[in-house]
Amino acid sequence: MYESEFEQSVFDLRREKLKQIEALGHPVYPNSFAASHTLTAIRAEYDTATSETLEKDRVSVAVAGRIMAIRAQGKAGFAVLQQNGVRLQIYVRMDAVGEPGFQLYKLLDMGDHIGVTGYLFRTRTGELTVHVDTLKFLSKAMLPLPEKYHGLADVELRYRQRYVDLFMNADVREVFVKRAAVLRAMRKFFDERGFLEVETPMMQPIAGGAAAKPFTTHHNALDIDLFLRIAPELYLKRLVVGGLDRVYEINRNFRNEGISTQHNPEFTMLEFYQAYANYHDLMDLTEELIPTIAMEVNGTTKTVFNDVEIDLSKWQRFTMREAIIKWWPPEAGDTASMEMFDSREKLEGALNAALGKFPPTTPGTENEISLIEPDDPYQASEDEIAPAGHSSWETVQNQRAAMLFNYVGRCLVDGEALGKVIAELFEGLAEEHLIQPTIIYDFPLAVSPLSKQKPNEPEWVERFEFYIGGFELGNAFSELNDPVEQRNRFLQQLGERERGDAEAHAMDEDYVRALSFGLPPTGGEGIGIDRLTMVLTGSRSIRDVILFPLMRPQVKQADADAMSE
RNA sequence: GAGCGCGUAGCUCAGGUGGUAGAGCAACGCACUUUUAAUGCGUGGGUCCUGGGUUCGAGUCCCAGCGCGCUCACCA
Repeated sequence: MYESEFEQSVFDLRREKLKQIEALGHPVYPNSFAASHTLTAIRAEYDTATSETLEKDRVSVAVAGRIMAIRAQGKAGFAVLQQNGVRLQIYVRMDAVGEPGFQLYKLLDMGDHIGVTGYLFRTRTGELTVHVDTLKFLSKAMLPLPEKYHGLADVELRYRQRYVDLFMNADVREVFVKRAAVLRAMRKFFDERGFLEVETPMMQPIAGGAAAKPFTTHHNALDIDLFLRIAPELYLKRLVVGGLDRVYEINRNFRNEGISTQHNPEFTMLEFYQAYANYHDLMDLTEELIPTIAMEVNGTTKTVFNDVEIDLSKWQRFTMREAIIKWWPPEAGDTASMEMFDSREKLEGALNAALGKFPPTTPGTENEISLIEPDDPYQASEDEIAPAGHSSWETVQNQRAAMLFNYVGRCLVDGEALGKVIAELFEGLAEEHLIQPTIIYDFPLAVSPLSKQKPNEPEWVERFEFYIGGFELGNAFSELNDPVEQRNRFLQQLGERERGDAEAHAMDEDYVRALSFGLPPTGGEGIGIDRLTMVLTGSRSIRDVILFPLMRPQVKQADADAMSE
């Protein structure tokens, strides 16, 4: 538990102080304090009270809090109490609290919890302060607090010891207060519209509803492997079959994948389903939901993320195909067209034409697909792609676009489904530009095994995602409710799985059976709560909006040595 | 999983080209009855992330490992 001999000695010293406090007649771990006010209430009521009014109508208070600053001055002294993130100064003088009371004050440390009674006044410098009559000891901080001015700054320590982070850093506390406000606003929004909040299994025999690798666990009594859910989707739609026409669930999903500033292995998602609605209805609903939450949480629809002001009440919509053409690199000229999405041959032609517009990587040759190994379009360093002094490529953007074209082109040539390649192209070209709220709709069938096809374009589905701040926050579609088609989609996914796609969807016979009893036309949507909270609080990392983000456990040196032997 | 960066006292941080490890806060002692990053005087506190190597000598240079951050990949 101790980080050092220093901490051990502080701990021992404070045990000694506890004995002295006990000797003064104070229980060292009492179980209550009868407060008259919270610090929040005092701030709200008396922040504007003048010195004169406080003197004329003396306000008696009993308040408690953690000592965040303490300044002794001979036979008097100050301390600052903090409670629920709110601070209030107290003033303790020997002639007011008596000698035993002052002895207790002198045994107090930063971080201790105390309760005091007294009356409010303003100091010479105008600070609202409790003039203390009596002190009650409540609990001791046995370990030293971080530096009082800079707080706890080390990111790793902040995540690992969030309990310290929270009482030291007011802005951290604020983020989690807002996160709670997001959840409250969400529930209010859906409750008001007749949605029923439900809870579906987090331990599932088949991990479905999304493309992701699950965590595996085991139930001993049943002797079966189970998966932590990657999405609640298939269970929620079973509920709509069951006649719960409007349902939503807010809870954790678990995906056994990489960790980044936008990904935590467990994350919170809202999913909701509305019978008799389609994806157009959900677009409208989304454009209402997000600004409503912003207003409830921040009192404004504007937020600043990555130094950019975002207005959550102003939305734009593009089809995926429009977005690809809109953000087609200018250097590639007019090589893109709506027709290129119609067939593999046309897309390959467009990619080759676009690559031809870029200066060649090797002098004297024409650019074409597969100049670069397709394993990973972004792995190659800038130097490898454009050696210094050996390239006329103007920007990194051009290089990246060329790499992307090479990569997706190669995928196409290697037989990857056209729809998958188009989705890849979209992510590579457009996603980073989607800073202001944007709905991207009409997705390829190949990447959407649970969505309903567009009536006139069977290769495209009624699906949209919405983006804010350059990343995806939500995903929605008109739900596929034809059991025969759903079964075929699952079979196709099984084929993908056999070809090595570990994230392809598994067959879920019971879900198909549920659809066979009749799912009404239904729209469903999932929204990442963590990411929405990031946008609303201006947090750049998802770990700043998760109280206890997953960290690799620290191994003590002795244990590490023992393990390596 | 890859690249880059960081790791020095409980905390926040200094430590050009290798030469006995520093400050502020916190801690301990003393003084101080309206301070607020209180102040003044004094004291203690370090496996410089770990393990190797180079060197007469390593916090500093080299190699390997661990942890964290950022970017990218996977993905939401």
